Amino acid sequence: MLENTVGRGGQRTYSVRSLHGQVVHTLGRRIVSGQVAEGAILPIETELGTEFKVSRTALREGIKVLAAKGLLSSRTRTGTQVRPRSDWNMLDPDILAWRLETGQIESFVQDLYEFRQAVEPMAAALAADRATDQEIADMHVALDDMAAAGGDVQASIEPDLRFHNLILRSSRNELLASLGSMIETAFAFSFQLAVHETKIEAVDVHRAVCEAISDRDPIGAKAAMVGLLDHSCEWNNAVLQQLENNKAP
Amino acid sequence: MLENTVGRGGQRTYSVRSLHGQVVHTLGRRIVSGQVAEGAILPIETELGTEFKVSRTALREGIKVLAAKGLLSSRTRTGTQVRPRSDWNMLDPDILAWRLETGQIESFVQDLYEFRQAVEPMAAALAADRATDQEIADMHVALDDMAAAGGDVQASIEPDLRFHNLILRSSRNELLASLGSMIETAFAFSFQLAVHETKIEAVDVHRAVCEAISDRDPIGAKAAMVGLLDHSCEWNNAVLQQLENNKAP
DNA sequence: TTTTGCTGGATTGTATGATTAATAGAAGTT
DNA sequence: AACTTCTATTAATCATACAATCCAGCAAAA
Repeated sequence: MLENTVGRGGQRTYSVRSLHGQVVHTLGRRIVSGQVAEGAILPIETELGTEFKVSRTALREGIKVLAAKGLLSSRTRTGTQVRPRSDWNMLDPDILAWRLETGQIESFVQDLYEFRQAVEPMAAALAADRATDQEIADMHVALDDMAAAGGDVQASIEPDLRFHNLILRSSRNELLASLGSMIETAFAFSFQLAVHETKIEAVDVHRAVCEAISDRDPIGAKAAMVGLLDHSCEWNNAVLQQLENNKAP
Repeated sequence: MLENTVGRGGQRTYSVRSLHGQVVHTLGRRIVSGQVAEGAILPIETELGTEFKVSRTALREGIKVLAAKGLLSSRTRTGTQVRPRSDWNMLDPDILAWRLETGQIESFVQDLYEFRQAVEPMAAALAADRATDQEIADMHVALDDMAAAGGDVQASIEPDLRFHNLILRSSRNELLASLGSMIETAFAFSFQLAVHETKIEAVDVHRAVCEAISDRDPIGAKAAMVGLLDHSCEWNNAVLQQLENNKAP
């Protein structure tokens, strides 16, 4: 297993090489996984510092990062407290990744698909209006790369991700474009499944979206994207089910 | 003007009272506003520290917070650099607020409405399936409070925001629920407009959504929410236009 | 000329200890 | 019961020192 599987180079906002980065990573995972409960008060800084074997300086920098993501809040005399889950910025790329690494996969993946089902069809519709010719050409390239990957699911993931990111960016909406990291997390999940089956029809579903955007047809692009996500979700669930069955007996 | 207008108590992830919090605020605004360009290298820490009149420790904590939001990245020898805009986490509550405070309002508000148009109808549909009776009751209360506010637009904003937040949370999707802070920013914008006109039909549009959810009708709830947002967007644009006209002559 | 290797210096990263400021909670007062 | 005062605890801040990194520029080698 590689050192850095999740996200496969997906941009973290911290470096695991630095000490305070390690604090962010391990403490963040503990909180997101529920190992440290909401509302819990962390040990005082000196104590936590010795546990992590870092100075107070490095520890505090890590705590400030987690506070920036809504996970913690510090107050004099009271100490540092885990904020209620409803305050967490669930759309933060790091938190998404930690949830995937530690959380209950099923409910998280469901949340993820519902969200994508809300957001990507809109992005596709906007892209049909606003994508540049270059971007549309890039989409076709991504599609060709997917097709070229053929049966190799692992190889097809990269161009697949590239395709979805292109659509988000082509929407010319910076809020939608920021969701690229979320899509990446979703694909990291698929990557973890490590399935090697072919899914020939997947390319066709993608091509439908691409054609609608090429035709500058927002309605069609939106509908095609809904279909794509439905298809992808069903396939994911089927794989999960199969893994479940293999585990059971 | 109040000290703390934007978001009206909207939860920041940092405290402006602390020194490092001030660093986050002013430096964050500088970056988001473009006053410090993408790719620019900040002055070295000691220098920045003297400018902000804080120690290196406090400065670094601020920098780490901004790095956590995707705005900065630090490397030894190279210095601290403003990351490309495409890496910013545009859905971060603080960045949203800073954009509203400093940015080109029109394009930002357009982005915001497009995003809400993608996300809130889905949330309404899910809420129609999943909201508890208590939550539906709370929606009715929020609606009544809106109606009670009558012509006073400023007074109607709070229950309005409460209504939208209720729907997001009732969707039982933590990713959608996290968008509450985004909606809050959108309402902070309306609040800034400081208009005192009545908008009687607004309550009716909201009631349509509420009724559909009460009837456990996802399709209807979705459609009603689309209508609500269209209406709200049009009204906002009309107000903006009017302000523009008042400014011109 | 190109490549490789080395070294100095600039910048962030980390550590430590001391000091300050805020405040929760206890104790006392009205 | 409400209000004030005190005190101990904790985060917040500062100043300083040292370590690790890594770029640039130069030098040696091919």
